[in-house]
Amino acid sequence: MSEKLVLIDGNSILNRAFYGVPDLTNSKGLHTNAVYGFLNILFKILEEEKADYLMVAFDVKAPTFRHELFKEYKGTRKPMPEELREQVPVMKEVLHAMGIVTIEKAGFEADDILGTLAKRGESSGMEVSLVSGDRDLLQIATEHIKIRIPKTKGGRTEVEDYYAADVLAAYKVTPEQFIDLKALMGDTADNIPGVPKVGEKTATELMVTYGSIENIYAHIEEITKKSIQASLRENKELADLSKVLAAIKTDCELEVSFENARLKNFYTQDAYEWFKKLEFKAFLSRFEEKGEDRNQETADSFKEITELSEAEKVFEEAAKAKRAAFQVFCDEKAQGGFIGIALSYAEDKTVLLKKEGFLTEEYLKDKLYALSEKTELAAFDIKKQYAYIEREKTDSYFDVLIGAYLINPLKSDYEVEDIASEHLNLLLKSRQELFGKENLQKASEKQAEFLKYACFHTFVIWKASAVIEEKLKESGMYLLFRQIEMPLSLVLFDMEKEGILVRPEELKKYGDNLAKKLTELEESIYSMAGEHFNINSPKQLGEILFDKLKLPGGKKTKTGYSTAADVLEKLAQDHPLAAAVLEYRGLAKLKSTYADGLAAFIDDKNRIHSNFNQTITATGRISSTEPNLQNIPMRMESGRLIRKVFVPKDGYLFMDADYSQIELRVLAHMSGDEQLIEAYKMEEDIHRITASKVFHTPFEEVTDLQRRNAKAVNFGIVYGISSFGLSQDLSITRKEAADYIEQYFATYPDVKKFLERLVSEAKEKGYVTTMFGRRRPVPELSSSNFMQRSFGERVAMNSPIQGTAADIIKIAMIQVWKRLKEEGLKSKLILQVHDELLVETAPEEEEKVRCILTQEMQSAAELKVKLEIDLHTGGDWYQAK
DNA sequence: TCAATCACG
DNA sequence: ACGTACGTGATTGAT
Repeated sequence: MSEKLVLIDGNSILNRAFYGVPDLTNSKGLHTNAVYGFLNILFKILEEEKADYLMVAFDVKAPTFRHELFKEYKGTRKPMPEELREQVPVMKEVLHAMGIVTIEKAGFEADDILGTLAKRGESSGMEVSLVSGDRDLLQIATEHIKIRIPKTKGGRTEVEDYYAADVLAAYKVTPEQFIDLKALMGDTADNIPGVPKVGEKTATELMVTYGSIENIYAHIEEITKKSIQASLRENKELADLSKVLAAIKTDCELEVSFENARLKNFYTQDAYEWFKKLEFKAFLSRFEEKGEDRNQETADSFKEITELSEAEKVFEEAAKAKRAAFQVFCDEKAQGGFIGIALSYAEDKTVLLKKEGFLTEEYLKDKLYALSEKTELAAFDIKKQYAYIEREKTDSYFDVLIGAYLINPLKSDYEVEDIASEHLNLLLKSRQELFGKENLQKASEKQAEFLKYACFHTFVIWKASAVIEEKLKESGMYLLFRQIEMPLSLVLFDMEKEGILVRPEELKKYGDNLAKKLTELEESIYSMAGEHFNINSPKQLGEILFDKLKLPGGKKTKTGYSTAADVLEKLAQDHPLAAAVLEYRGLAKLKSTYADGLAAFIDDKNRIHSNFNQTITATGRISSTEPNLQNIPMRMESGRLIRKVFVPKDGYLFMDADYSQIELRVLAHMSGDEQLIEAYKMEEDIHRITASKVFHTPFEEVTDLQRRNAKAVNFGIVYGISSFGLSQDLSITRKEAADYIEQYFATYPDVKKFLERLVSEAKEKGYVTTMFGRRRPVPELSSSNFMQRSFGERVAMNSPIQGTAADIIKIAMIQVWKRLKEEGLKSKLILQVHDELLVETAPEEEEKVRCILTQEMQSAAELKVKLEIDLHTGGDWYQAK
């Protein structure tokens, strides 16, 4: 039997749905009626047709070839009402969440895309159903292409179907002739001109008699009605043009593979989340049923183990499996919160072992540890599981969270449920849905539900590990995963466990001092303002500054006045209030985020244990939270003093090493620009060299201003240069900024070529890669929105550079950590700040650690330029920088 | 929960 | 003509 392709005219169906379904809004005030109606139609169609492939085409707001031919051409109808417009992007998101392919292409209307795909489908032997609200598409109908026109009436959806024969029956013309018919009549909606005085009746009559516009003109003398004959004669050119405009293109150049559009299970977690957000209750329950059905068979094999003998058997079997997945369930807050362990090691072998009777906590942990020595283990977020397993053999572990992150680093909050839907097409109920806000202990008491929950999670980890492994290999990221990310997870675990020592009394003093200054400042601000108000409220502050005091430079943000630092700095010259507020802000920030903020994280040993997250950033960097130790003040002396409270443990010292301009060096290497490489070989101040070259000034005569400008350009290049951004940064005109950039590119021509290559490759492939194969998708590049697209271009330029630098320091971390361990040193790597490593160093190991840091950081990657580091030691973090 | 602000690389 | 530099996280006030 031939396969079936279903094509949907997105805009037209959404439009129909909007006018056919009464106004609906969710509790947030978002209009949802069009999306709702669209989905109703979609589900109905999919129930009727056993579609193998499904695609939805949308119009792009851009001129098409029709506009070029005919400047009055209006294209897609009247302007959309706002209530509909806001639903278009939502619709696309929902479709994407369901894994349904959408297509849009500048220069073509959805009609042309649909026409092209329909013909392609037909010629590859498929049955095609084309769903649209627009009768123009009838011209595409054949024996194998069915045009389906849905109508929503009072909540019910009915569909009119047209094969070629049905078009003939209904309109007395063939689909091909339908084009001529439309051209003769004109089309007010699309502003396609018709021949004056020829209406539907006359046009049909003419077409039935003569068969085509060309033939009508060939027999024009035969036309009896004088006025019509005259009009036809006068408007021959118009008629020809109209025919071209009315004809749907069926040969657009589209890079579309039907295979990508193969209809999968669209009951995904993402779609489920969207339906929840949109409050489509009816669809939700339908999802739940489908999800349950699909998963029931798997769920039937889940088993809770309570007998010791059974447990022994399970661990034995698991040890023989090629890979076993495990998950330790532990109540997050309570200390004795250990609940149990789930294991999954085959399609029908997933078990839960709860702490109960003979299965004591110690027994289960021992067995798990023993298991980890024998077989490969898969886990979700392995950093949180290292406490339970053998840590010498990270090589044989597989973290599906890290894998999923590498495959899609744009998503920062991965859960097991997301992995299930994304990689296994499996819909899982989240913990929140199953147990609400109950803690895990309480949840575990609901035996059947908890068994299902725990086992599904673990089963997904087991099953997904193979899928993700394959995807990592396909995408060339397997080595990155194995050699960098997995080993790094243990390094981060260790850093978190180690923590960093602080001096609480000093922190307290620092905070109290800030509090005193803040109180003073507050008083002076109130007196200058003439009233009391909340200085921390940008809204209230804006009103005081711009409404009450009538200072210049109002309006900027969506919600009102901007009171950001750059605005206040300008005002500070005119009014002391602005200066005082700036100072207040600085101090308040230090107090709330650092003095008070950090104090809340100090443990009983006076150490702070930050979380180093490996699966957050889009570029491959690590992030630090609770607290963030990667943004401790540095640039301003007043804030920098905070670093004095971070100290090494008794008798130890801090050794801090940071890469010198790692990103610029990475740029030099990746671009292969001889000039830039040469500049680095000189081992002189790189910004000064750049200034000298760019401004054609002898090296010794470069002024501070020139150097500063050159430095800003260097930064700009790494960020994905734009004249506007640079002009903003340097407070110069856009023209001047553009000149600098041009000069820069003239100096380093291969840098320019490299950046252009990054953008064009990203456009072609949809992603960019680092030196070590890490990918970042850049979906913004195919956006029809200028701003989004420009952003995509900057991302394409920046990510390979930032990402490669991130890869390099990760390699260095692994090596440094390894050597400290293997050489039996007491010194510990405790912090990473993007291009900087901090080691709590034993005094007798100072020289060894210095050696290790220097060697490992410099040799982490073999670049065409040297990787230099700056290294400092000290009795606290302030001194060691 | 979001927007504005500001700390870091 | 469009309106921005790249990557993060915490705090605050307003909704």
